[in-house]
Amino acid sequence: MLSPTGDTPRTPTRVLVIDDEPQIVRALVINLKARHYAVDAAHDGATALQLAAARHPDVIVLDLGLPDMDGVEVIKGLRGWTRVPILVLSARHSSDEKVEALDAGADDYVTKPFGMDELLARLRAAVRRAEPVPGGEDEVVVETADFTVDLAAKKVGRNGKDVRLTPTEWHLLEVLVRNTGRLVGQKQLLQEVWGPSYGTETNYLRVYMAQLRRKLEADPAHPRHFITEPGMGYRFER
Amino acid sequence: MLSPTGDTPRTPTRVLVIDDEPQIVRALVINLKARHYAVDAAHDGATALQLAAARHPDVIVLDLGLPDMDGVEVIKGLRGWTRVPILVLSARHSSDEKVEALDAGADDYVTKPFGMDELLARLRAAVRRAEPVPGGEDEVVVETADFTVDLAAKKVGRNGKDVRLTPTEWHLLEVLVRNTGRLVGQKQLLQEVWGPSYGTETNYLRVYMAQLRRKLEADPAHPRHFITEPGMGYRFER
DNA sequence: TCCGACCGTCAGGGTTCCGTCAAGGACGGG
DNA sequence: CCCGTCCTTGACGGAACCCTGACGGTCGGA
Repeated sequence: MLSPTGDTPRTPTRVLVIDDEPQIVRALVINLKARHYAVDAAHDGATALQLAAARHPDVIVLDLGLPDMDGVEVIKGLRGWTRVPILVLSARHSSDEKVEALDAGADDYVTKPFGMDELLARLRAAVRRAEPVPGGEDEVVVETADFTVDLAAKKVGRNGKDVRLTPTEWHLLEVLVRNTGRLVGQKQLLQEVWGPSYGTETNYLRVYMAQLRRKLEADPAHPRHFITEPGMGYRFER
Repeated sequence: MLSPTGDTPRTPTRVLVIDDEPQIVRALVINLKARHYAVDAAHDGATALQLAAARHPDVIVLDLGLPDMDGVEVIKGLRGWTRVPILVLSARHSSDEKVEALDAGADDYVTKPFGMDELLARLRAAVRRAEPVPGGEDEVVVETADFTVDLAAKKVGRNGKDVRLTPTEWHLLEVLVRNTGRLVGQKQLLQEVWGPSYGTETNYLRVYMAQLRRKLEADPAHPRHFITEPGMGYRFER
């Protein structure tokens, strides 16, 4: 079928594991890394939200029983700004708990103790769903007169050579390119790239927009593709 | 893969239930209809595939134990042409079965006997995931003989070229266009653009209406689209 | 005809916003 | 432990934008 585990992935799928029980985390991390996932782990809700914003995982495994905050609150906190798949783990078998978590925005609910094979299969299903349509309407490669952006491979080319971008530069570029032609407000840009707690630090945008332009624009002083709309935000045009 | 045929925004979610046990089907149909889903039912795999193609459901509930064909084959048959969410029902608790079904393309796996509340919650989750992004490609474009306004992209075009608007100009235009054909009072205009504490500063309106007309009207001295209603307010006509 | 109310136009000044540069700190690899 | 990369932060000049006041024009009523 479609890349279950074994094949060589372009970029490894990033998983964020949130659980306060060390042995569960260890088991998950070992199994995930063996299958070439990139794994981050957090043992409380606050760290989890922070890590999610910082690392932008492709899927999240969340234990509802956290020491610092209610698991449902973590779900809501994430859903406020991202649609990343969330797979909930819980010792509670109660139907109400499941309904609450799912309606808060979770994608799946697995009760402990769980079979590792099943969990991994559900994880694959969640990731697969979130993938862009392979041959479909979504354009994966965007070309301009000056450079090329491959959203799937996370690569940028210019004059036949690869351009090296830092993680933050790439995130910023990705958000802009995914909204080609549309104006993206500075607040939205900040929240999507730096996390939901940002919104006024427009100097970040100024610095990183300058770096993108320096690396990609033919004439960085007179940008043709990364256009500033004063007081509102930025717009990518190809 | 939503709304394959042209339909109106508020259509009920269409569910296709595939199960050979009449009592299960009945229970599902009753519960779903009570929640305003539109339900189709099939008792075997062949009928199911046919119905899925004919009715384009928004979500499918599939029992793996069918009389005529293996449930996994049904999943593969569906996945050959659609990404519609598939929620699998099964009496088998075996981990292998789950993994096989999920890797074949199922979105979720519920073992019988199941709680109706949980099933409905998982169904909601599956449907929600498939929804297009909320702020997405609405393509709200208003055209006049002289210019074009794209509300979603915050873009204004004239003679094929983009017109640059300042934040205040854009905001004013937005309010007027959202009330196309209707008179918008000066007080309302001031409050929506400048904030609730404004209401008498009509000179602001005069200045910014003039700028909009200069940028968008073919003959700013004799406006055709931004019409003044003396003593009352302004009106946008396309 | 005079007058007042209302609107359109223009230009200057204060303020906000943006691009640029550089320095300092956090982090990870050698 | 050092070094390179990346992110953050502050400062500053210049550009863009918003507010403001003044003037002239039109229209209707006294």
